[in-house]
Amino acid sequence: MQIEKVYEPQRFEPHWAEWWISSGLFRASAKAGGPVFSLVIPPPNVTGSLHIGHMLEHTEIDVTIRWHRMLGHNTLWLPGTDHAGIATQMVVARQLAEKGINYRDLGRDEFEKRVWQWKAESGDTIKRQMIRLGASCDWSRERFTLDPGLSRAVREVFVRLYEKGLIYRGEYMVNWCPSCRTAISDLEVAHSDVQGHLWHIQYPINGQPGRFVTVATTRPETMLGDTAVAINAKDGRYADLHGKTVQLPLMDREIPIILDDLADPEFGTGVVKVTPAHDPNDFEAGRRHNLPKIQVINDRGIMTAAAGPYAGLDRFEARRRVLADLETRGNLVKTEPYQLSIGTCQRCKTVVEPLVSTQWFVKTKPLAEKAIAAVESGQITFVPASWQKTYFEWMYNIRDWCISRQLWWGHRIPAWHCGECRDIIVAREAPATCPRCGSTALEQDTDVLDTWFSSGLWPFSTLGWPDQTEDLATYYPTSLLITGFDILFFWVARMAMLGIEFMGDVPFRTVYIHGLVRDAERQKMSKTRGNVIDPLVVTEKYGTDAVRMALLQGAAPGTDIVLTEERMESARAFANKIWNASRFLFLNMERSAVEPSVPESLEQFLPHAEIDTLEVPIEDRWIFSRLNSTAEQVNRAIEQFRYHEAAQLLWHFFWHEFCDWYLELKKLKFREDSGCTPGWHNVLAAFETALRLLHPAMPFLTEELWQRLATDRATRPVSIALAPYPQYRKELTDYEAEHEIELLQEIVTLARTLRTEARLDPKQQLSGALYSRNESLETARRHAAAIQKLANVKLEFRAEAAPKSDVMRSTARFDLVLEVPAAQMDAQRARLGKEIEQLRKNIASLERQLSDGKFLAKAPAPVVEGMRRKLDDYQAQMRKYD
RNA sequence: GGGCGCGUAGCUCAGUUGGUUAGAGCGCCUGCUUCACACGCAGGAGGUCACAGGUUCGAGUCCUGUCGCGCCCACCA
Repeated sequence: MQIEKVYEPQRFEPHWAEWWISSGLFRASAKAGGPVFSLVIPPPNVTGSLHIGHMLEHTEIDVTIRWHRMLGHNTLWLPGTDHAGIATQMVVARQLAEKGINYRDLGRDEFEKRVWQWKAESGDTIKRQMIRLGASCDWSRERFTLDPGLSRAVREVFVRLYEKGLIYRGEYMVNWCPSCRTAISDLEVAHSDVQGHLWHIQYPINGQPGRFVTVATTRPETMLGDTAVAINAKDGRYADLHGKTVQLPLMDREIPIILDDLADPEFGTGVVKVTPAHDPNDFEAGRRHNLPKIQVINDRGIMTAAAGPYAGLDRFEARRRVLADLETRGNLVKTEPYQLSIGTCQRCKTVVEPLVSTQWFVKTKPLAEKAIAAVESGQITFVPASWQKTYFEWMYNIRDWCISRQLWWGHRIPAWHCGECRDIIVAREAPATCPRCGSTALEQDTDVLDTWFSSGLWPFSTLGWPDQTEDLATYYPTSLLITGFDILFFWVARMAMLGIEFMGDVPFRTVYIHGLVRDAERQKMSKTRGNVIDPLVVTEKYGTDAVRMALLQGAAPGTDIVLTEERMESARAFANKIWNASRFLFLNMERSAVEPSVPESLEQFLPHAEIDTLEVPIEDRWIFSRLNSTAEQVNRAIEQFRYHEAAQLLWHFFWHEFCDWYLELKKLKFREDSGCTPGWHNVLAAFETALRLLHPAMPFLTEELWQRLATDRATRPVSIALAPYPQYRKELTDYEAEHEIELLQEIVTLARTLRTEARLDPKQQLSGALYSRNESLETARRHAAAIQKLANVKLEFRAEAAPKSDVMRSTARFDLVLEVPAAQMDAQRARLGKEIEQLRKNIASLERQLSDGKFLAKAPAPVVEGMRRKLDDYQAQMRKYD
């Protein structure tokens, strides 16, 4: 069997587009703001989990459901067919935008044509992927190529919420993106602080020539739409102005002075301009006072005809002109620098314009109350628990959710407008006639739903709801949701609200929040920053397993994942280490004409006795005991979502126990001249078990090696993924063996240290003696050959006190003396001095504590006991050096 | 304006209920082309755990404050 010296992931690992699917354990997704990695590892013991990804270019596939069912995880991976369809159109729109074309300007037919064209030309990535993987997606259907099942669920939910009065439609102020030309929800507005100005403008008071009120504003262009000026009724300074009017500069319009709490006497001049059509606060004030709304900025951010001479100007250009004109007229009395927060569209970064328009809203309070209760009562728990607070904070302060979008993709709102009587019909299917006037002139609302509306239904809509399907009964509620905190509100909270509302039960029991992946500078990865680590590139370079391992190592709960190429490099080294360990085994098996094969039973084995000695070799007992302990700890770590700990444990076991010691010890027996039977059974059993333990962390490498081991496939699972995950077994714990090997390790390490310190040639064999007056002597004697090989030291074993010597090193159990040339003695002496110094410090510290009455009275017995033992050890060592 | 989190070795980070001498990877130093692996082996240096108080027999860990950094939420002109 030929195995290359260096592990080449490309040869064994499927391409990126598939590996997160086939492994089912990791995904890297491209999101609107730039690629964001998510780490997803369904623990082997999980009874069900839920994971959905929103992606533009790539989509989660329902074949993974099958895969996970096969694994027996009951893990549920939901298909993103809806979003695949939507994504296709978004991709095209984005490509158009890059060429400076707004998709709307093409007209609907032309846009649709382009979408189809792109699908054909681009090789139809999404569709191809989905078809290959057996996903169901009807591409000929509807304008938006949506999954029909999902659309049905969306309509059902919409209608039911509407009938309950939880969906309403009305004219309100919404966040409007002039570039996307749609309303967006509060959550989709990103706020950022910018350095702006506060402009003070004088409005002349009618009937009192020469008198003015001064208003302050950060957005002077909106003054063109002012329909009032507000003062606070309690503000004594302006008592004489009640009932008066002012003349709006530039527009020469008479507008009233109103009394409203909108004006804060403490702020600025205490007078505030009121623009009901362009500011949320002013909008409310306008309602209170029945003020007209004059829209001076349109849906594209261009000044309307109502803006008089400024009509047709871009809103920012209009601001400059307005200011210049005010300046000329002497109305601009003061300009001061001012820090303000502006809202931008999360998707396109355009400054959001508050506009009045008619939109659909979800009344969220009643839904949120139940979702809060579910977390308070512990039906849903967060890991780490601290996220609960963030969740509550948002839920308690939740505001109604604007769900309509004036986009061309998404689920269309199931509402029809009657052309005759203007009635609105909300229905599951398109009505033939208007129920009120009987007209057939019905037209469906052109708005589509916020994508998060349908996303919020996924835990049950993808399982066939509203039908009572078997899937629904089996998988709802799921046990675990794994996601990033960046979509806690967008998605997690909404799934909770809608799931409880429509299913009467929570959609998931546990929400595991992992960190976002950051680059070496702790920056969130984003395309604009240019710091994106492209999964395609790095998996090509280091291998999927290495990238995955690197992520695992950084996946401490509650912290972000810092992903660096250095870490991936070292993970690649680890993969190679395992590869080479197996290579070593295979080469030796070949030499001794052993067929590679895993032991007959994967779980019910114990280390076997060798035929010639009828004994189980001590190193076999030891490695099984260590493996067992590692399995126990890894299982516990995974259970508690402490993946970084699991990675650390696996790494240490494989590299520093299995390779550094176990294989080195076995090597002695593999040598042709050793005269030993290598005892392949135990070696292979240990290696095979260790591979299974490592499999969730490095699926491809372990699968590849496992397949090479499992030659008798008839009696094996077809994949290592289907083999049982190693569990703790009491009978494998062997303290005796662990103590014995520890002693061996201690002697070897000490001898190596002495050698290096004396600056001796590693190839030169040293001689020396081991002194001990306890059972360690016999134990060590049994390993004389191993010690000689591993430390290149030939020892004598003496049951007597060691002679005083500068080249002696002592432990509590034994003393080691090596024969060192006189020339190297100085280094040894200096070294010994340092060690004695450290020992003295430790003894002093322990003695101080152990003589402290308060400590002895209050500290728990095991702690005191441990310190006493340690002190005894130190003192015993010290006596030898004195 | 509210809320959350972080500051531990040169770098990136662990450190589960407070308990002996604070760990890992990378980097660094020394020596090794040892027949699985130089993506390797052996050994080593390096930390007053941001700062100041407090609680405690005992604090990286708990409390208070200060400084520095980050994130989320928020309709104040």
